[in-house]
Amino acid sequence: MRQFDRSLPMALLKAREAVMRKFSPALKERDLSPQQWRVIRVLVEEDELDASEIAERCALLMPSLSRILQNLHRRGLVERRTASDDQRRSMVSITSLGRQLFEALSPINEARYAYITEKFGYGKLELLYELLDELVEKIDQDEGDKP
Amino acid sequence: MRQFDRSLPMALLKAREAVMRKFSPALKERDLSPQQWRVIRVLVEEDELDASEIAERCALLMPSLSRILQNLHRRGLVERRTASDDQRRSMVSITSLGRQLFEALSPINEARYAYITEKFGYGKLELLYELLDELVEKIDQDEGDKP
DNA sequence: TTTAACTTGTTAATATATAAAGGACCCTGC
DNA sequence: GCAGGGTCCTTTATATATTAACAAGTTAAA
Repeated sequence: MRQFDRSLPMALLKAREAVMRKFSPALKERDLSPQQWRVIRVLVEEDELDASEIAERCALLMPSLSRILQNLHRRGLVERRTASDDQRRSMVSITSLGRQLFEALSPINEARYAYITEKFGYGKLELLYELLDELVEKIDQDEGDKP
Repeated sequence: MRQFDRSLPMALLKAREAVMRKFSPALKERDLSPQQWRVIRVLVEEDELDASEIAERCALLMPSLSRILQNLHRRGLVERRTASDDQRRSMVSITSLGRQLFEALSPINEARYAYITEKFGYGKLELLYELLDELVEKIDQDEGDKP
């Protein structure tokens, strides 16, 4: 039988933990959770996003995101406004303070990636990205009632 | 600059979610969390393990594991005894009820893996495992004070 | 237009993640 | 033999994950 250490979720989880291990302390120094950091990162790349799109891009569920946005807003890191065309929709954007925080952390993050790229190899890293993308694509392809 | 969708933690997280998506409902039907399932799986493979070793193998921190074991013990799925040679150590083993639950879920889990293997390809799956293992190994290799 | 169905976001409740602190036990050096 | 340091586990406190329920806004059909 397949052994536990050949569990795909476990292998992915442990790899993720290894990658995060060195960067998390830098986040913690700024009182940022990994989830909050994900939200800040997407907002730096986009002028404005509604909550649902942030949730999808950051792989967060709406209840979690709801509180994360409240937290970031309280700290002046993001701005919110109600969309003019749909009053249910909440448009979120990053503030200059938020961008400033991102730019303070970005070099550390980039250095971490440079280190990983060097140790692991650029080619393998690209291959890993490709495999992960393809895995998700194939699994989600016809998710009718397959196993 | 590197874009957000090229974030390795995100790619690993989304792949993990895709793999779990179809199996989680079967767990939920039995009132099992993914974490509880991980604990049960390692205990099925080993006669007896202490808490620390379970934590490491399941990628759980001790506080989380502590409550998970309380829960599983309350439900009669695991047994606990104090180690004779070290009274701090708590030895955990699975009960017949726990094994029964594992065996009820195992076929569903195996079918899920068979489906993924078929869709993604056996060779690619093996390659992915190898890359993930090597990534962790390389990152953890000389984690002195590198990025 | 007026109800019915749907969408968006929030709140509630329980379990897990994480860091910090505490209690009980073990072990070594003196 | 005992004092200090270390280990194993638990508890505490706050943030997130997940499901369910809910409020408010929108859309579309009757």
